[in-house]
Amino acid sequence: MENILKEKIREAVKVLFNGNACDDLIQVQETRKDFTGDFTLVVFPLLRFSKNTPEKNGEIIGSHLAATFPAVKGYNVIKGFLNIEVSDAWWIGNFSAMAAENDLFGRCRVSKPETILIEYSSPNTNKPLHLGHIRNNLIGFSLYRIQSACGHRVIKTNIVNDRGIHICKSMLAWQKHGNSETPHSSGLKGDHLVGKYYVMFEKEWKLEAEALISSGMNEEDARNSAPIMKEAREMLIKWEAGDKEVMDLWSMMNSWVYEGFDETYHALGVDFDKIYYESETYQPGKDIVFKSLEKGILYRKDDSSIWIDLTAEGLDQKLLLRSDGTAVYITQDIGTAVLRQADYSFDKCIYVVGNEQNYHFQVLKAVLKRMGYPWSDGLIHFSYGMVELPEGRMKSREGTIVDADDLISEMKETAREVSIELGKLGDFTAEEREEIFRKIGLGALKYFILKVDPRKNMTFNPSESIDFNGNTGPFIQYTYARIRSVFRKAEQSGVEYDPALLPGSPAGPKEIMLIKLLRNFSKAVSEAASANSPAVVANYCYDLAREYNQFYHDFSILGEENQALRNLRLAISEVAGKALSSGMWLLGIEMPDRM
RNA sequence: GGCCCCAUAGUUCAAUGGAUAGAACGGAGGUUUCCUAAACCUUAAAUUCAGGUUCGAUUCCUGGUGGGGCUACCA
Repeated sequence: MENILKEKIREAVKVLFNGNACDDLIQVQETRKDFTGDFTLVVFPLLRFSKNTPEKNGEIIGSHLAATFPAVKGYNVIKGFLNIEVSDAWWIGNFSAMAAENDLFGRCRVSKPETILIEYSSPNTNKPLHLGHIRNNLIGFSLYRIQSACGHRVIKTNIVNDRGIHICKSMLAWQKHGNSETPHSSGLKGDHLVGKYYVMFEKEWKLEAEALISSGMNEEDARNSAPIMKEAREMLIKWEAGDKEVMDLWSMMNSWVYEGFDETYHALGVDFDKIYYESETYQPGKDIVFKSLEKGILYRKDDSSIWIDLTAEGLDQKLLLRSDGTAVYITQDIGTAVLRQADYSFDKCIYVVGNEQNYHFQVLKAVLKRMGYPWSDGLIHFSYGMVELPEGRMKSREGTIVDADDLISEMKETAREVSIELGKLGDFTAEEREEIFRKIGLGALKYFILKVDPRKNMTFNPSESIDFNGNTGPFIQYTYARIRSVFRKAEQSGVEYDPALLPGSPAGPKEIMLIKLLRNFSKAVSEAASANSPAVVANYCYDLAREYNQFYHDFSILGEENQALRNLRLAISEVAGKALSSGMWLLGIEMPDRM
C-alpha cells in the first residue's frame, strides 16, 4: 500500500506542481496512533515544488488523492503532515489474503538468497556454560531462524576451544585428585565435573604461588614457576607431541564435557549443523601463516615469531605465531575461516561473539583480506553486549557466575510456583504440567534476554528472577493460549468462520488496528534480518499481544452480533495466533496451547 | 596514553531525522452475569551537559562529563 500511495503522490506532484519528486522526497509512514488516518505523508520535503505553506500543500495533495484514488476514504492535515485514511473495505480485502495463508505465515523472501554461516556458542571445555553463553546461544539460534525465514541457506556452527593450557589444567588436577571419578560415579554432569577440577587446579596454583611470593619471589615469576603450573606445561607439550596417555585422558574428559554441553544445548533448544574443534583448525591456520610468510605478507622477528603489520589499516602489529612456533588464538581463527569457506562457500559468515572481542575480529578480517581472500568481506562480527549483574560484571573469582543449568531449572521452578499459586492447570496430568512449566520458564528466560537490543549491555537480576507480567514471554504465551481457547470454545458451540465472508465484513477501529499490525509481520522479520536483531521481532510480538488483549477484552464470540463481524473477529484471532507463534518461533520460544 | 562502545521515568527496556519521547515493573486507584484476572482501565514520573547542521535532533557532527570494553607470545 505504501508503494501504491507513493506512486499516486508522485503523480499528484507532477500534475499539481509540475515537479519530479524522487523517492527520498516522498516520505510515507504509518500514522501515529493518536491521529486519525492510516498513512501519513510528510509534506516538508515537497515544499520545494511549490511556494505554498505546508498546510496548504497537504490540503491540495490530499484533495487530489481523495478525488482520484478510490481506496482513499478521507484525509486531514495537521501542520506539515497529511494523514490519509484508507477505506475499511481495502483493509479487509487485504487481510483476507493473510487469513488464507498457511503456517508459513508472513515470512519474507529475499530476492537473492545467500549462504550464511553462523558461528555461535563457542565454549571452553574447562567450564560449564553460564549466563553469557545463554545470551550468545539464544541470539545465535534466533538469527539462524530469522535468516532462514528470509529464504537464506543458513548453517549453524560452533567452534570448540578444546586445546591449550587451560585444558591441561583440569586434566592434571583430575589425575592428581580425581580417584578415577567419572560423571557416572559422581552423579555430576560432565562439564560440571571437569569444571570442578579446573577450579581445584586454580586454587592449588594460587596457594603454591603465594608460598613462593612469601619466600621473596615476585608475583609473575611465582605464578610461572609454581610446580603445578610447570607440570601443566609439560602436559601441554606431551599433548602437542601426541603422547598416547595424555591424548586418551584428553579425549575422555572432553567427551564428558560434550555430553554435558549437549544436555544444556538440548534444554535451551539450540543445535548445530557442524562443529569445528580448535584442535583440528590450528594446524591449517599455521600452514596458511607460513605460506603468507613466504609470499612476503608477513614478517619474522629476530626471536622467530611471526607478525603482520596492520598499521596501514589503522590497526597495530599483530602476532600470528609465537616464537616457539605454537599457534595463538587468531592463528586458529584464520584456519577455521579458510576451512569453512572451503566447506560451504559462504557469502557471509556471522560470528556471534561478545563485544570485548571487537578488536580481535577487526584484525581477523584485515589479516584475511591482506592474505588475499576475497570472501573476507563477508565476515561479520555480530558483537553483542555483556550480561551484567546488578552488582556489576560476573566474576568467577568472586563466585558471581550465573550457571546456565542452574538458571534453567530455577526458571522452571519459578514457573511452577507461579502457576500453582494462581491455581492453574488443575486438570492436567503431572507430565503435561511439567511440559508446560518448562515452556513457560524457558519462554520467560529467552524472551527476557532476546527483547533487548543485542548490541547493548544488559542487566540481569537473578534474585528478582524474571517477571511473568508485562513485556515478557509468558504474557505473549498466555495471549496465545487464550486465542487457542477462543477456538476451542467456538468449536464446542458449533461456531465456524468462513474466510469467504471477509471482504464484506464490517469493522471497527480495533479490528482495523489489528489488521494493520498483522500486515507488518513480514516487515518485522525483514527488519530483524537486516539488523540482525531478534529484539525487533520480540518487540513486535509484544505490541501485537498487547493490542490483541485490548481488543479481546470486550470480544464476545458467542454474542448476539452479526455473523460477518463474528467471522472477522475469529479470522483476526486466527491470524494473530499464527503471527504470535511464528514470531516466537523465530526467537526459539515454544508456545503452549494452554497454560 | 591510544582505539572502540554506551548514556532515555525510581528500575528494566522502546523510538528508518518527523507530530504531544512509547511500554513494562514498582507506587496509587478501579474493572470479573461473557470469552483463561498471568488480563483490562485510570494516574504520577525521563532524553547526561554545552555548542553545531536542519523547516524539524533522543537520533547526525564537535567538545565536556560519567560508565564499560580492548590495547597478551591468554582464549
